[in-house]
Amino acid sequence: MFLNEKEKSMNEGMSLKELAETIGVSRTTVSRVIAGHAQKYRISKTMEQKVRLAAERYGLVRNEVAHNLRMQKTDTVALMIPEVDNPFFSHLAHVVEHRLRESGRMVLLCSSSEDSAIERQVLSMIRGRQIDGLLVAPVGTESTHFKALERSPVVFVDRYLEDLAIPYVTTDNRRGGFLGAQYLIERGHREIAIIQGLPEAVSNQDRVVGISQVLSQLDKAIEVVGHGFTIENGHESTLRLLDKETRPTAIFTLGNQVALGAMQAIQSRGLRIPDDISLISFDDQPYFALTCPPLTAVKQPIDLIAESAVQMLLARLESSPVSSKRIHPHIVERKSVSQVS
Amino acid sequence: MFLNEKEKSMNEGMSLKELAETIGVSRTTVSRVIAGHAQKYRISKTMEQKVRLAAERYGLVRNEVAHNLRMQKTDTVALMIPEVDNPFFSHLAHVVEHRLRESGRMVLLCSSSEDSAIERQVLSMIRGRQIDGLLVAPVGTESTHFKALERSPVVFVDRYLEDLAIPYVTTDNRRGGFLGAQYLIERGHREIAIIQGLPEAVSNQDRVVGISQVLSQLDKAIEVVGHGFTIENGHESTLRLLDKETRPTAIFTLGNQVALGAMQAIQSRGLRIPDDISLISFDDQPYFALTCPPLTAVKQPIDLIAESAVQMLLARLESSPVSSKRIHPHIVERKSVSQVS
DNA sequence: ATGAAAGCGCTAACAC
DNA sequence: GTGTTAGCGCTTTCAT
Repeated sequence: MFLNEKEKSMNEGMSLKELAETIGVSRTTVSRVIAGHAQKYRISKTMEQKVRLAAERYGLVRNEVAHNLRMQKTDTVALMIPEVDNPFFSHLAHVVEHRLRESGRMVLLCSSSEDSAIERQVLSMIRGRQIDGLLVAPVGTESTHFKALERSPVVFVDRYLEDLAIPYVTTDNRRGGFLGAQYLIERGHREIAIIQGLPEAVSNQDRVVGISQVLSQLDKAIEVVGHGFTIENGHESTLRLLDKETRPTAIFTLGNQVALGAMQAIQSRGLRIPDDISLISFDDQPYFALTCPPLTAVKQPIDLIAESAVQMLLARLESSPVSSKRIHPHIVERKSVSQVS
Repeated sequence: MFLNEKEKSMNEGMSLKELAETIGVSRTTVSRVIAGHAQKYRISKTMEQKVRLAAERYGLVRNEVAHNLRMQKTDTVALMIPEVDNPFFSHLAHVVEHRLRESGRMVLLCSSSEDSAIERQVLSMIRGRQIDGLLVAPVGTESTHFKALERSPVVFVDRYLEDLAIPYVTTDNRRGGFLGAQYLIERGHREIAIIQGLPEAVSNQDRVVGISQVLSQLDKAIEVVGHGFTIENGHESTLRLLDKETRPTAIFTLGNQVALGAMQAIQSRGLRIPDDISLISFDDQPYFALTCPPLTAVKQPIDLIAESAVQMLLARLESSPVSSKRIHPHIVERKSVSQVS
């Protein structure tokens, strides 16, 4: 597009090659001036001006594809996340896009839809595109299709695969799980149900592990139900929990969307939070402050995670060494958990 | 990355060129087989099998950049939206990414940050990248920098510039504004304040126009305040409204984030919705059902908008004619608006 | 049925 | 200081 119209005639964009021909100078010279290598190649001030003026006047637009082919790089980074429309990931994408644009790069948005097969498919789609780097929240725990990327500029974000030599930045999910469970225990809850996100996601697994560390002290078996970081899962799993003969006194949802579904379900049964049942969720979101009641949550510092991930990727692009990071979450206390006597 | 490592030795990806050399066949033949042109060029079954097997065995990965340069297309579409982390746009991005991937294309994610200067800058970044098409929600009403794209595969989504021959798909914002205002009027409200999003966004302007059509029947001057589709704007504008000597009986926010800020502000003043003040918002979101109280809103059919936009873009990519669409919004009634006697 | 060669638009090593 | 030329990896016309 843009340059390929037959009617490109007038005002719009001229390639470097065309510009060179138009002003009767070699492509080389134009290329050098445009690339800012005028000094380096001792282009005369006169020539430099001439080229710059013409570039301005004719609206020079370098063909980046040709540039990329020649340079063996694309100034493009792929961001692969499970679902763009989960506030956690959309915020992540937001920060990533901003930071990468600041560094002159663009972002190829890829969604795996929490599906390992799609993840592999997308991975193969981007391989040939010569992207400079990859930020990815891997779907599952299967590492084979990432194995080949160990020496490439790849950074795992939010989720990771520990058996690979690929750096990652993530919430300290175990700690988050621990904090949440502890919070409930301290308030007297003993019948606690966990509605997890995707069982195969490492982030989810770590949260469960953290929770177990606390709850295993009780003699109760820990009840973990659900499947998926979705509203639907939150809704259905909650209904199922509420229909049991002995209802839990508290539910711990492991994702922001799950919490939403859980609230819907609880309300639909005419129960009140926290009087009838308490609710705490992993992954705080702004609107948690406005729900009925405001939701207590384990907050992940998304900005920090995103910024770190980008920094790490930029470092890897310069072959600087980086080390993985686990960022501490903390509890944002609101009004959805009651004291049990 | 991927192919450029010095240690590419073993398992990973071979270019078409390398594969050809490896099995002692011309690049031409490999290219033909891979592109699925074996029939067309009467490649023998034997040869075709040989190439396919080798491709499988050595993990052929075509260099898409070279391919793109040669083919003058990139199977890439840019999506330019104001902010990725506004649920409206993240959902839009979600749908767009899915549909375009189904069509074998990838999405370059661009954010304008509601800033016309950034929009122009990003536009120039993508020009040279030879993208096949562009989906964009333009920031303002200034059309000059889009003028040159009139003959290109561009589709405006959510927002548009009517003076350009570029098709668009958007909510019928006037109607949405009309419906919302009417809803308030019918419930007896006369002191209505509008907290708008970005004044320069067409979507916002249309909403205000629709509202005016209703409110101008009253002899009141319409009060429109605020600036920006943000939580902050909602918060601050609301505080300002609440501090006036005569408080409005209802607030109509023109964006989902604005509504969030408004609720925060109202709660922080110890007022209750809808007893002390009513609230209705443009752009319904799932969590509106769970706030305290559940929020009545003008719902935009985002899926439909996104799908239509993609369809239109795909049509334009095949030079099929398309015509702009305004999709009807409707009110989702919940509990945030009271009856005034 | 297959391959040689040209060319997409760019950069850079190597002339001059 | 500037230009010539080769080549990035691919597709395709033209030759055989």
